[in-house]
Amino acid sequence: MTTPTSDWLRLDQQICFSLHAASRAFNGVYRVILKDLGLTYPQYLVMLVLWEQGDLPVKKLGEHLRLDSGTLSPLLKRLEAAGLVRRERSARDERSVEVRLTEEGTALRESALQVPRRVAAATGFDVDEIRALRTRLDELTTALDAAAVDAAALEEKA
Amino acid sequence: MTTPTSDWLRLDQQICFSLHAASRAFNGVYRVILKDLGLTYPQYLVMLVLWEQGDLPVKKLGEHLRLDSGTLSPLLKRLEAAGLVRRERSARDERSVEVRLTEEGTALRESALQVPRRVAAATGFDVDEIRALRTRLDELTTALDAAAVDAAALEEKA
DNA sequence: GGCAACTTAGTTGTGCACAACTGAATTGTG
DNA sequence: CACAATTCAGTTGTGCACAACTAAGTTGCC
Repeated sequence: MTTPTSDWLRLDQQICFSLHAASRAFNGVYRVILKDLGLTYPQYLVMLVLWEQGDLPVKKLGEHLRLDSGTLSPLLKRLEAAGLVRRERSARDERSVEVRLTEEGTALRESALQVPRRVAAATGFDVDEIRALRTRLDELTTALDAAAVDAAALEEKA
Repeated sequence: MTTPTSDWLRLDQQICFSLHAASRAFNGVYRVILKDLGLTYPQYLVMLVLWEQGDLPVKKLGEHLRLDSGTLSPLLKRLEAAGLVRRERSARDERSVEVRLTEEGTALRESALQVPRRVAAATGFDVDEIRALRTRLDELTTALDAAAVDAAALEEKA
């Protein structure tokens, strides 16, 4: 009763497509909910980290979000232009740029407090279902990252 | 024992972040696996649909993938430049453009047959786990799409 | 002290996602 | 037939993701 090889390419059997579609659907919901805050979804993620961790160098921010400077630099510029953060060269290490919340950026947290509830409502899932799914996805990400690194290491040798 | 409101903004509690990270991790794995085929991941999805459904107008392609012409037009141009598809104005309806596989595009399917197995291996999940997760994600997407549409309808009235 | 190796942000270029728009073709209705 | 509404593909502009690279600063080792 194994699946024929020819069916392996069926779109509706590809986990990646479900994930891709779900990710984009989330993006759509956030786009609507975050419009009031004047944030895009990745910008919101950056603000979440800053609200939780306080001021951080770009490097640390990138580690929390798994994003590199190529993505963060322009994004942070836009947040700075919006008056939500300042970027200041660290005095101790001139290579490093410290991202600091402005008063306005700190204040925005109050408006953001309602966002998770509204998003959770949009999913129609209850708290336990969300937690279970989250755990599953995190396992998946760990496995995929490890596999990508292995593959990259294989390339290297070739 | 309810979660304090202040914790709702914790990054590690946000389902969206797990999903976003998982989606990007998948993208990384596909980038490596698909490099041999000369395809990006979204291009691969388009080819999957064409292999499964045969020639299709851009509109139908977009319905299968939930993508609009703004995304598909340039992507299809690149596939055409790579010699994998042709685009031809429909004779019956001159508004419509038929996307047809070339010989080369059809032939590429053989090389693609091994892709799902390699990806599945990278996840470390077995077939049942993948199926369960996929089902869950599809439910999520349906709920999120419905919520986004509702929100858009609310905007409309304001 | 001097210099190679490394670290950190930033830039450039490619590709995807999507909103808003354009222009051409078709359809529906009077 | 005429013409308004709709459909379809494509373009433009904005933003994100990421690879590859650059430039500046720091660290380690002699």
